Amino acid sequence: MNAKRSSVPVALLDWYDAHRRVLPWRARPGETVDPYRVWLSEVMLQQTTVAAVTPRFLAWTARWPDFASLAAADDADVMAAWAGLGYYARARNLVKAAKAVVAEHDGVFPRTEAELRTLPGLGAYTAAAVAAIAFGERAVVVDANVERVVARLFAITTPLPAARPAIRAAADTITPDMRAGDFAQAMMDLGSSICTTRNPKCLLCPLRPDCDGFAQGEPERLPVKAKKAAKPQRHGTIFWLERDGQVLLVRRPDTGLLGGMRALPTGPWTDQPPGFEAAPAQADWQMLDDRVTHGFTHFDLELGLAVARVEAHQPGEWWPVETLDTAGLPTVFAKAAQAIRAR
DNA sequence: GACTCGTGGCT
DNA sequence: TAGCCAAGAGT
Repeated sequence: MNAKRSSVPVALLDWYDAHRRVLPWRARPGETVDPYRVWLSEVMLQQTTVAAVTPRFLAWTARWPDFASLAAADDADVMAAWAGLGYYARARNLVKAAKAVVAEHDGVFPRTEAELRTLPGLGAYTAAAVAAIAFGERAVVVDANVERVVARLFAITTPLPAARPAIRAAADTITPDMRAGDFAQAMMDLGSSICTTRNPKCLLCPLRPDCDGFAQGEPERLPVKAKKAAKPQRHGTIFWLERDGQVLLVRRPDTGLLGGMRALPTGPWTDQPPGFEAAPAQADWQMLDDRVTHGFTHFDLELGLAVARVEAHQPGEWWPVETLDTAGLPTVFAKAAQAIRAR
């Protein structure tokens, strides 16, 4: 235990200095860290890959480069800019947090983990990561990478999520007082490139001399995870109402699935087959033979596509079909729109 | 602790 | 292919 405390940070930081990734939100050695960019990147990276985040981060920071501009942004613009990234509460909370920084912190991002933790969208991980990376505070940063590295390093065999307290305690023992931000990023770089979920590259790992999981064999079996429940199948109908080259869009409620997002009208998503009961208007609806499928985190969805044209005006937001790709639709609706337009 | 909440990439 | 997984947070 104490052997790891002294050897792991040194070995890991040496490895990081030689192999650290260059990322748009990451300050190079000697550069000044921008807390706004660190925070934004950490939120975007929640459950989201570096490849998916990179172009979004660049576009976002070009449009809203700081807390003040984001706090003053139009909500619909923000949600449209987030479309396709998923977990849309993140976008809603980004605006809430930016407004809170401007209104309650004089525009200055708080620098302690405890203060950061009070802002919307900053949970245990993100508050610790921002405190460490942006402000150099010593904080125990535990994400899925760190969980995996630590579970192997200490050969923790308790299944997740029950193992979380033990993993955090172990991570605490190897977190250094200095360079805590680099240490956190090094752990994540190691987890993404060396200590991977499958086929870890132990022969290249700077922590192999300290790794109990390697010493005991089969480190790839760690961490142990509880099995997940099967996803149910749900069904529904998407309504494509067209008038003079424009299609009717709605705005979904702020809470719940795809909350606050612009969308095509849809009925409830249940175990019932597609039907016209929830149509947004009286019209000569035709059900297409095509079906659109989409997987969410906790259920799979198969949608019928109901289409109709109207002449009379209907209340709602009408969007030109030709520019529908700029409407900021979540992926499931973008899929449906493409299927309909392909016909 | 158990759910909800997206998406795309990988094997 | 079908499942697994990723820089998690909120309730």
